Amino acid sequence: MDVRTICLGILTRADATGYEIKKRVEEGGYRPFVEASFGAIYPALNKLTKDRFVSVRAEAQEKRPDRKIYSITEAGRRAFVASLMKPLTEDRHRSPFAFAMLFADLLPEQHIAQMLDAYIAHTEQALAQLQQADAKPKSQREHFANGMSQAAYAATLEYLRSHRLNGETRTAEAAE
Amino acid sequence: MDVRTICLGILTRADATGYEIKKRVEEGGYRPFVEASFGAIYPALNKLTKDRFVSVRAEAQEKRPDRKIYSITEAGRRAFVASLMKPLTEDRHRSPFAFAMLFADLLPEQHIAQMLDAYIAHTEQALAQLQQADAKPKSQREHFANGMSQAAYAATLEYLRSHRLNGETRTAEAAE
DNA sequence: GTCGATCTATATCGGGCCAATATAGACTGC
DNA sequence: GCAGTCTATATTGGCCCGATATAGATCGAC
Repeated sequence: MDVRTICLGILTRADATGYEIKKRVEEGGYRPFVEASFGAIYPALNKLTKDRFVSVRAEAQEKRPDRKIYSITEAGRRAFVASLMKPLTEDRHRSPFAFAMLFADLLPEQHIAQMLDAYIAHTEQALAQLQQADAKPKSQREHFANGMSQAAYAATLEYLRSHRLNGETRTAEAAE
Repeated sequence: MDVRTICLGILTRADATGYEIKKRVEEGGYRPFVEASFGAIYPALNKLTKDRFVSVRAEAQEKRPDRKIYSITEAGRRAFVASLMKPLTEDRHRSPFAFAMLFADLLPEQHIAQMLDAYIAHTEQALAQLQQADAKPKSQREHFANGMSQAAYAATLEYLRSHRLNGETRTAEAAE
């Protein structure tokens, strides 16, 4: 799922500037499955323009750089659908936290507890955001995708809460 | 969590060649939190050698290129622990599947059903592999990390099975 | 028994992407 | 009135993936 495809997908819903695309990736129903940085979006839009998959119109602004508003073309729509029809690449999950947990024996116990608390807090926050986003009326598709993420986050949280790998719990479990 | 750090972590457990590091990332208790390609591992090991964080000894082999066996140095151990003590970067989840689901309206219904089936099958397989890996005796840390992944996968599966976004279910849900 | 496939093992390259940085005016809160 | 954040574009360095190349070993199938 390269950034060009992500841009095309977002533009199938509405025209947007590069900046708006970035915002939609972060806030829309796309979180947390996709990400894209400015350093990827702007070159992607240039390439898409060259390939005639999007068109640009510049909106002049006083004392500011022009807003470049991108629209998807018919060729772009076809290319987008074609790329979704190709076998999808696998999901990727990367967790520096889980990796660090594997080396808990090399770290101070107190620091482990801190990392765990921070991770739990962060996951709670992400889940709350998803629930909040889901409260607004949405398309069935967005609800489906959002629910899938919520399910995974909720299960992770429950697991962490009941299996806290800190001093007290370790002692308690050993005593069972 | 860059590839240099991943290499250092694996080398804290045992000496290894670049090839063996790759295998351990794929098969060990590291799946599915981390990944690294050869194109990242070999340059990472060169840089680590230059920085004196690992040392190499070449094992000559007849009619084959030398096996280059890497060992972590004391400086390497210190650098590794230091990098785990720094605030960790956030987890990243990327799902081309979930992204594609958001554009279900642009795709043939039959193709959606296929993608869903493939995704479910794939997730089942990943979960089975984790369960199998967990059956062997492991350290408590590895068990903890493995369990966290299992929880997330299992919840995702359950969600997908009960919310299948295909024709029949959609009709059935609409009738409720 | 021999032929294709898979495994061990190294390495490079193009292209894609992230994080940081630069620029610059407008708006918001204190 | 000024600090911080927001809109908006863009570039750069460096990291990383996927594909590709090389090459002998081993192993199962037929």
